[in-house]
Amino acid sequence: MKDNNDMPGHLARRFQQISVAVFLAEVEDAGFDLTPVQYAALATIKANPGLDQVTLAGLIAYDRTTITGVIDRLVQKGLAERRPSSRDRRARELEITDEGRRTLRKITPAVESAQRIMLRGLSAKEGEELMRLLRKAIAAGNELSRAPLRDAQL
Amino acid sequence: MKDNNDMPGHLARRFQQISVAVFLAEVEDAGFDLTPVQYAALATIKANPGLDQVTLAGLIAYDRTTITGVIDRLVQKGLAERRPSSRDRRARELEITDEGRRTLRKITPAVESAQRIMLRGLSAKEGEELMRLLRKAIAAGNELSRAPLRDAQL
DNA sequence: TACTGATAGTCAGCATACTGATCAATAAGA
DNA sequence: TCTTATTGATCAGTATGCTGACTATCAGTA
Repeated sequence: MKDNNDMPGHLARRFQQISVAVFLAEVEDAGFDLTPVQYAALATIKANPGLDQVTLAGLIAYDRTTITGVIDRLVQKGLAERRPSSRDRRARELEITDEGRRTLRKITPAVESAQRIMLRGLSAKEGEELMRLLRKAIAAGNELSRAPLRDAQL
Repeated sequence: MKDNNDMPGHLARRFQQISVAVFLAEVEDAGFDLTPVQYAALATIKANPGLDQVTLAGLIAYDRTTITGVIDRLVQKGLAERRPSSRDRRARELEITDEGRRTLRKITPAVESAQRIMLRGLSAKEGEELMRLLRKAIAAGNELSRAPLRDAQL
């Protein structure tokens, strides 16, 4: 009988479960209310001002139908803006607000602390190796999910 | 600027995303309709007949509020049964049905195939190392999520 | 230019996950 | 034994994620 602990899928789920819990706890301790998904979206909007939702989805490997709700909540919190694109009337251009910029800046230490805590059982070398192996497995499986990672077309 | 690819949390999410997609695709190809979560729950019920929902949750590290819905769906599909415990009138005892047993048996090749596909970018040695590091990181962070892994109290 | 196919965004519906609350029942203590 | 704390299960509410469908728009082509 194969144990759960021999199933990469089970280990993936568990590691992700812990990493989300750690992220939320650190961010809340810092006095903010932002999910990992919202953080990644906001940071990516800041790094790519004016990008549309499909491009954003590709850059962080979210499904496009998930993005809609995430942006809704960022807009509702006053951290991002969504406005119609002038070049393509189907598309919406995304911008970070000053409030969003402030939040990102203040929240960064908590986010970095969370990344350390997730790996606290591993040595520095092991942590690097884990990330390398995850990147490699992810690269090989990129096209297998509905929401693969995509470079921006600029 | 720290890249997403340097964030273990982001890599965890992405690996989990791919592993769920692979699992569902393999299982559907085999002609079944069972999620990773439902599979883990069903296999654990089979291995521990008559266990209650809290024990099940602990064995696979699910939140107890999530288990309710998962069992609902297993029962609705005729794969498991939920009946009041004779020893503790608060608790429900879980049993796998014959249909559930049959499903588990027939679905196993697809599940194992899925585990291989998730790691297809890695050598056998790298796959082992990835699982070892995940297990180690998970063990250190076990208590950090609301749904830690727990041994059965038997 | 009219048609066809592809694309951006949204929506309904379903399945995890979590927070925090509630209810019933049990266990532990004074 | 009476009281109190704890526990098993569920529920309401919220946030990912996905499938599949739909509208509006755009792009390529006959």
